[in-house]
Amino acid sequence: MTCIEQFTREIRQRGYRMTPQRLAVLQILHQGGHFSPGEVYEQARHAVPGVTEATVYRTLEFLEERQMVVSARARDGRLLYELAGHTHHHLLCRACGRMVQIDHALIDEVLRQLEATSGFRLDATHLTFSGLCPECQRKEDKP
Amino acid sequence: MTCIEQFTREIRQRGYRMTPQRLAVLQILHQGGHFSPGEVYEQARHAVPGVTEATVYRTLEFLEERQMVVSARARDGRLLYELAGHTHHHLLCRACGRMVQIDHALIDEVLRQLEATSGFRLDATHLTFSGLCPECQRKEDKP
DNA sequence: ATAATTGCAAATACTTTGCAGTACG
DNA sequence: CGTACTGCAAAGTATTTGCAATTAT
Repeated sequence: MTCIEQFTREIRQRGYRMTPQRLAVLQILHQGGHFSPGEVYEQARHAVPGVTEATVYRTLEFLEERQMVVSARARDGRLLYELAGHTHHHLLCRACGRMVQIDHALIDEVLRQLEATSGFRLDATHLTFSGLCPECQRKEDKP
Repeated sequence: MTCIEQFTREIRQRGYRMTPQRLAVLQILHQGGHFSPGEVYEQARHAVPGVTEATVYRTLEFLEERQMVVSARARDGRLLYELAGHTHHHLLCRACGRMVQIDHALIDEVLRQLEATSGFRLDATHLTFSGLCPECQRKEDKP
């Protein structure tokens, strides 16, 4: 059973409906990566002519409430969505925008320590640290 | 010399002007804590009648470009500003909004490791991890 | 059939911009 | 006095909402 079929089954089991709009949004997110509502809309309008921004916003919200997608706020204010269930962390270069994945063993160890000392239960399935990548450091140091 | 006098001097030395509007914004941020542009505006309008949102936005941007304030994007999308030069990290409870400071020795160690393995130079003067505080965990576990 | 879901259109909130007048140094 | 800066008003962008029509089950 494909990933999308599983989502369909899960949505129906919970008493909701699988619509072309929801399917399209799930397929878009299933490509992998992060998408803002605007980006999802841009793609969705090709798959489902006539779909509106309002529907995309409502669909993403719906899917997030049911834990099928997660969102994170980007530095520029955009809310980025991706399929849930996949813990990973990034480094983001603030100059060129390059993103690299980082080993999450390193992070997870610290998160566990933080949880132990604070009593908090942390979300942190998707952290982003911003900085300057090696290349942009060179450009900035010798302008 | 007070902190505010130092800012005044620095601004003038760089060829800019210290205006009542800039002074008010600096004094507001000097209270400590984080403020969104809207919050800064609400306070500034009492200190400087007639000040506009546009001026507040421009002032915060101006001060950030000159490294006198730093901003961070909150989970809800608001851009929060504070005076620069003060490294610290928070845990934020996503249910009740409580914020607690955390020991940054723990974080800084990981940041150094990340920088070493990635070659990035990280900003990270102000990280926020979100999660559930102990109290809200109890409420959520037994509803 | 019927309740969930969507499209439409308007409202809201936030942020940015051009320009003419003001005031800091 | 000259230019940096501000106020005003308007535009731009992102997101949300009410409601009637549609559609998945």
